[in-house]
Amino acid sequence: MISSPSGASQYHEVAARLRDAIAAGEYPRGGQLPTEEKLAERLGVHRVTVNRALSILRAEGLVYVHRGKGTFVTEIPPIRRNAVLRYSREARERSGGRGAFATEITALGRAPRSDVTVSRAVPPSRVAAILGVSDQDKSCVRRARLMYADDTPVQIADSYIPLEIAGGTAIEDTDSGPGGIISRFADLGLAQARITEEIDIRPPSTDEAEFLKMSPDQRVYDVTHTGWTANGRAVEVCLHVMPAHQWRLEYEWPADQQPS
Amino acid sequence: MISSPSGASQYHEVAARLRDAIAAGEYPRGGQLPTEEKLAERLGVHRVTVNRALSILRAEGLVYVHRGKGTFVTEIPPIRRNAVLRYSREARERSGGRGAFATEITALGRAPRSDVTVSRAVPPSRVAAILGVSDQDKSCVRRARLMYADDTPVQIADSYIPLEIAGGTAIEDTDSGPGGIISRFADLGLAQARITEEIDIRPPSTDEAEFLKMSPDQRVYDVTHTGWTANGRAVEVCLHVMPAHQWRLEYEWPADQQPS
DNA sequence: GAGTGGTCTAGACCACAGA
DNA sequence: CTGTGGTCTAGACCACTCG
Repeated sequence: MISSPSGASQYHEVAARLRDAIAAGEYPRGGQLPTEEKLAERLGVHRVTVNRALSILRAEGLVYVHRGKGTFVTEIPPIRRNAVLRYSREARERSGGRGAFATEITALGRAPRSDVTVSRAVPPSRVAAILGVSDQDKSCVRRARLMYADDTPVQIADSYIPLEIAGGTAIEDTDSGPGGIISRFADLGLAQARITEEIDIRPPSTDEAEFLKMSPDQRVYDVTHTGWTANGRAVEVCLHVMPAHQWRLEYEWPADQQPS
Repeated sequence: MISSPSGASQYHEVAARLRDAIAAGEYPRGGQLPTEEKLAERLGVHRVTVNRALSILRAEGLVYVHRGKGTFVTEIPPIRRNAVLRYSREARERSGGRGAFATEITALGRAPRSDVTVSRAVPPSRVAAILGVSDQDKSCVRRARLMYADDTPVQIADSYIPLEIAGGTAIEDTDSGPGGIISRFADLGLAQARITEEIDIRPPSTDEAEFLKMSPDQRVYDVTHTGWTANGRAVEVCLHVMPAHQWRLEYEWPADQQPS
């Protein structure tokens, strides 16, 4: 590592080199990288420098480490989440009630799985504010979903619905029935007419990192999804948390849509 | 730093502590943190460990460093980009032709500025594929914008329009005229009927990092925006690059929109 | 036990800011 | 010139995997 052409630090240089080598196919997808010791020797730097470079590529989701075994190139292409199709009636019918998530995962040739836990819960204050309910009491039905692709955890999705709406209805059943809970809102005369989503990027919380098997240096998409009735009442807030390197988000809409 | 309750490494522990202290207002927005030496002494760790912890908070955009001066808490709230409103006719009229970006920045009490460079250029191959043009020739008009809020660089936006459409039209003028270039497409009988956006997260390229004043450990939103006519022709692709910690993305759409 | 990666301390040197 | 943060090397120790 004699030259440092771009002026960047050595560990960024090493990271860039390895990134390029992976992109060039020099280390195949799923394949193992040389040990840090070997890389250090080959590049003429200390092992700690290589380790720091690899920690960058790890944070980008380009490689992962099996501790005690070695460092490997990530092989999985990103999951595409089309937010609009997810919630369209046509897609619900086309998918035969399997749900948007199952469609997304199946599209990649992987097997979807999803665990649902329904409870009555205290909503996060941000959610309570949107729904106009108390954030002190168990004022919501919470549908907590943990989602997998081929047994790899890929998403956490927590839906909150005011107890006043969902209490005692089919929304409290684990199996949300044909067409998903969207259809249950329609059954209750509270059809969702408009959807909003807010997207943030942040590091995972400790719990999230554990479930999603992420390092604290990686990032998650934090999507706040809200369903509104035609007269502007928020009836459902869903918080989606997804590893940023695992997903690609897609949106589409008519160009001259009027804000409502 | 005797206790390591969560099992995480010391530098992650230190990062978490400082993150909490900042959230608690112990270090006010815009204020300076103690020196690394002081923090190291106070926490009973080596300065290098504190430095590594701070590099995490830097990557998150929570603090920034003036080299030689010290480390400071970031004071700026995220810029909200509502993708749908941006391109609605109503918003164009309401903003009096100032454009969506100016509206977003003004909403935060900051002063927008934008430099436009128009040229004929070779599009990136991904863009060429969407537009159905050659990626060998200068087959596109490129409108490259560099955008600032109070002289802070906040976005790079490169629009590509097939030369066949834009060549010799008002789209090649630096001043895109009333209603922006969206209105120029309508003038040409190629009104955009549908918009799609794809969102990715990645580290900045060297050039992007330099212009946006980012560290290589930070992340950008990479938004591929495409405008389609009613009969499904892609007439414009715009690549937006924004520091992820500086922006929040918002979308909204009617719940039962038919995919087109 | 040998091999892997993850981390910490220690000491050093550098670049930059400001008096 | 001093004080700030950024990085590198060096050596050490730990946790985990696998034979």
